[in-house]
Amino acid sequence: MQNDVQNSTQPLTRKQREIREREQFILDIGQSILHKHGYNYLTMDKIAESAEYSKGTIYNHFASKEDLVCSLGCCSISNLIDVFERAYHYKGSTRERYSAIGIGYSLYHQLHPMDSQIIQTIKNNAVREKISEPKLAEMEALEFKIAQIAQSIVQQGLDSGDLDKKHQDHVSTIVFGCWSMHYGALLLDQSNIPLQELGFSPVVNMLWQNSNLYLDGYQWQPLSTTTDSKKLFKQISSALFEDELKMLKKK
Amino acid sequence: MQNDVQNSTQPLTRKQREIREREQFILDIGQSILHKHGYNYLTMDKIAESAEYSKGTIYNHFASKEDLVCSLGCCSISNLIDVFERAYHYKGSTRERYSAIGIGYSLYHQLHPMDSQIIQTIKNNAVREKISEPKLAEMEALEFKIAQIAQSIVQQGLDSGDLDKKHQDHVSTIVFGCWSMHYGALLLDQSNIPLQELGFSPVVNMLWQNSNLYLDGYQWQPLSTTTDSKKLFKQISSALFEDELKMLKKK
DNA sequence: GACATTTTTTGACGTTTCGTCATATTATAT
DNA sequence: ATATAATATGACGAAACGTCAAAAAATGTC
Repeated sequence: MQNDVQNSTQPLTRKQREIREREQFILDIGQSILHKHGYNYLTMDKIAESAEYSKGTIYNHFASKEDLVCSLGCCSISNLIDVFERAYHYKGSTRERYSAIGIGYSLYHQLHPMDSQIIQTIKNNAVREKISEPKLAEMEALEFKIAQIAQSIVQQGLDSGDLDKKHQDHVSTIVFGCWSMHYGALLLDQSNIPLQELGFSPVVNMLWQNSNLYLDGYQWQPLSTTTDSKKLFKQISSALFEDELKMLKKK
Repeated sequence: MQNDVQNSTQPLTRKQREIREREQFILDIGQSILHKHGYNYLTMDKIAESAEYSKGTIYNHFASKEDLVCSLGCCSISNLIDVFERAYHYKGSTRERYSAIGIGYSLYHQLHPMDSQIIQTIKNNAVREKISEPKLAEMEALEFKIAQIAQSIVQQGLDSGDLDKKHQDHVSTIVFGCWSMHYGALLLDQSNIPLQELGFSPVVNMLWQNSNLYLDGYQWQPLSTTTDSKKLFKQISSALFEDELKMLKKK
């Protein structure tokens, strides 16, 4: 696996920088094939051809096709961490900041549906089995980090009194609730199930309403029933995710 | 595709019955391979060998490997419909009956994790693309049916006054909320993510608590805060899913 | 700068699996 | 008993993965 430098803190040699750059280059090509032609068209041969390297070289960077796709998934999670961190630093109540995470997640999903598909793919056990141990560890580290951000906002909700102390043992349950709700909703959205025909209205709206009522269930102040939640959605998204909104409108 | 009889209402000829039986036989073999050796080991050749038919014959029944797996998914959804119908007929408040659906879903997932993986797999776009039109339609019909059961309980909640009339336009949103929360939670559970290490406690408990608080958010009476919800969980699951519980304990 | 050694790249090759189709076999109709 | 239609078969071609011996490039030594 070429030269593994992930955990070293020494400065990178020229060689190592080159390897990293090429790795990114290959990943970019993978992503571009994915965007242009979809997952089924992505093969190691096509990547090699498009990158103008031999297949063996690609395999020097990624132990398997699944590892490569997992690396793409890691990029997506890193992007999401960026989104979460923006939400974390939003100037507002703890509940608003927590909601901001959800909004960011929804927007990211709408903007990069292929990323969601990648994440869905690597979460599938049959695929996961083929991912190498270190690559999985890399992804888990990122997932840990992203979960931490959410948990710390909940904790601050408790500390500030916005969220009643009786829920102090439920921090991870609250995070898990929102995570699973969002994850499930966006997967359902993404999977071409004709939700409209089943009688469902647009997904992001439903998700926003549902997650609000869910947090109301925990009595996290201020309740959505005492706020103009439509206005809040617009406020948060334009304050934090202006670029993303612009790009969405372009579509 | 052999003789397609799905929609005809005429009685089946002997021939057609034989074909149906063999189709089920093949599916059983597929399922058994899946259980014994996992998804990656499942190939059309293995199925053919194990069923003692030639590959061509298997392909006379299923247009592709994905179609076969989708058929297995349809079986799972049918089983779930059975579970949902039991919940529907539970003697209890509308809210309890709706909760019973969630409990049944959780139990089914714990009892048949491979089924959940199948469903996850066929929801993945890359796989879905390869499923034939009629097979997809078959699955969508089942999904419609299962969504109907949930929606009708919510509707009855509205009619009975357990659920406030102000939510009468949100029937599908409520169903979608629970669906996505459960779907997401169980996928996360199933996908080997080390949730414990991330700081999460066992999934089904969290899910039960979260879905209760979510429905509390909608003020669906009686609220979980006014009930012993732990007791209710036991009550419902032993009343409706005794067999399943027994099998779970055996594991 | 010439030569030796190590590292990296290459692409032909083996393997697996999917899905097809001409041929063989079986069932049905006359 | 024979002709015709339906079905089953498995050898085959194609696509993709991943490997590895040999070639090429980079690095080190004198």
